[in-house]
Amino acid sequence: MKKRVSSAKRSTGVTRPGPEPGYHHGELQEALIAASEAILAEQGAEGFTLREAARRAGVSPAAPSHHFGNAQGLLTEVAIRGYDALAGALREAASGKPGAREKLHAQGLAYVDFALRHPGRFQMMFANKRLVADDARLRQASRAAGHAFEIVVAELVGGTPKGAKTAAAAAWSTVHGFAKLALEEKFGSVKNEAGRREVMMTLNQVLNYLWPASGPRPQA
Amino acid sequence: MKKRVSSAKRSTGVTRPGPEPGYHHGELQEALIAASEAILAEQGAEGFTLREAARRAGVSPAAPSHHFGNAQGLLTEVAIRGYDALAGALREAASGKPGAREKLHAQGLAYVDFALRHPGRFQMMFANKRLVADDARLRQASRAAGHAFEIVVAELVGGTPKGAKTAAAAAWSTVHGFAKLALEEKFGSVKNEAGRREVMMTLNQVLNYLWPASGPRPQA
DNA sequence: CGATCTATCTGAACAGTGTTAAGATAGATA
DNA sequence: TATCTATCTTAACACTGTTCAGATAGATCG
Repeated sequence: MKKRVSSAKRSTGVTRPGPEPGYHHGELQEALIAASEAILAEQGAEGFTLREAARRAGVSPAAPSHHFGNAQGLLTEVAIRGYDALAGALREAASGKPGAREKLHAQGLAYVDFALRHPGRFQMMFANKRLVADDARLRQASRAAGHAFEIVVAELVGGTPKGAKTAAAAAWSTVHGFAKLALEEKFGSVKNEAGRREVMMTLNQVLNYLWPASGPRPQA
Repeated sequence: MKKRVSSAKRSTGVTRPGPEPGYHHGELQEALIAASEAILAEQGAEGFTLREAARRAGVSPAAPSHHFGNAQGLLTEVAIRGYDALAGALREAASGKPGAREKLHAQGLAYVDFALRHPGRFQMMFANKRLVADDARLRQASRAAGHAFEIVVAELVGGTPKGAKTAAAAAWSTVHGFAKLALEEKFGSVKNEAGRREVMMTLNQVLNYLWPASGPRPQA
């Protein structure tokens, strides 16, 4: 009696045109993660809903629970991948630069560039209340991203590990705060490419001010 | 036929024990704002709901719309007051300190202290998507808070206005990023007073690193 | 003083949300 | 071939924000 046409609408998902076989989806986890990232890219962090993700993956609203427990579980997986991507971008930015200061500058630019290009994902990565905050893999992924700054900064300050911790906290705080404020349009519009370019130039000045080419910064 | 006992339950609100007269509430705006701030203080930004605010004010869920349009309107008013409080805290922190560097340090500490003591309100102030982002009063209140840094920093860098803008952006970014990361527990727990104190000491080191007592910072 | 006017609030409804429980389905296993 | 088990659906629940017609009460005016 039940129509059971639901398998038909499964072909209208956002899932990439891969296998996507029979009834048992087979790749539902990946499909849900991909759908979630698509929503975050299109609508931002506030636009995400679990039902919409399920809709795009072509399954019922209850399906995700079996794989991720709840919405937090799914978003945690998305956040982990986000941290991995961010850490990769930071490593890549630093590699190839000659000195420690150049590495730090490149990392700072890469950090904010990541945030401005993937605002929804970035906001979600730092929305602890929407994630399983004590998830071990999430914590490690986050730590790895933060650690990218420590590595570069340790080279900059030739001091104790404690000094490196402080300097890394300073660097992370500055670029993170700049990214957050920029996303809230405190430095002008970042909706178009021109606005983003201007904001990135402001960031460049900030970095030059806080970590000048050499010696002291112009100061009273 | 309608019972009309609803006026009875109005006495069970969170509203301060002031007049709170007859049927027409008379101070519903203030009651809703106070209720919203209470929710933010107890449950954080994610815990706020318009219905709960109405519940605490002792009115129906539809009542707020008449005064604030929608939830964004109410939250915008809350955010404006938050910015005013923040700007006041920043001004007060700077006043009384002798030099520009001391003023900046005090402001930075006050900024993060505000964020850690009122996390829900702070998060909401910077959640543009939940506010009427282009509200004139909100924008001005936000600008005023950011301007507090410019005033102090202009005294620090004896240069052009453009240099002051850059230095203010740097200071704001650093303390804002530190506050955000601290609230997401990236520097350890901030749930109890001891954790917050430790985090504030880390902030102090960061400020000392970025704006050292005099001259250059220890650097390769 | 009494009638009308107007701002304020209620009641009820709507579409949408996350989550849960019970049952159907299909691939894997014995 | 029969059973087992992971996976997914259906249906329901308690919420949410918002809208609209109507009730209410304080203010205004004849």
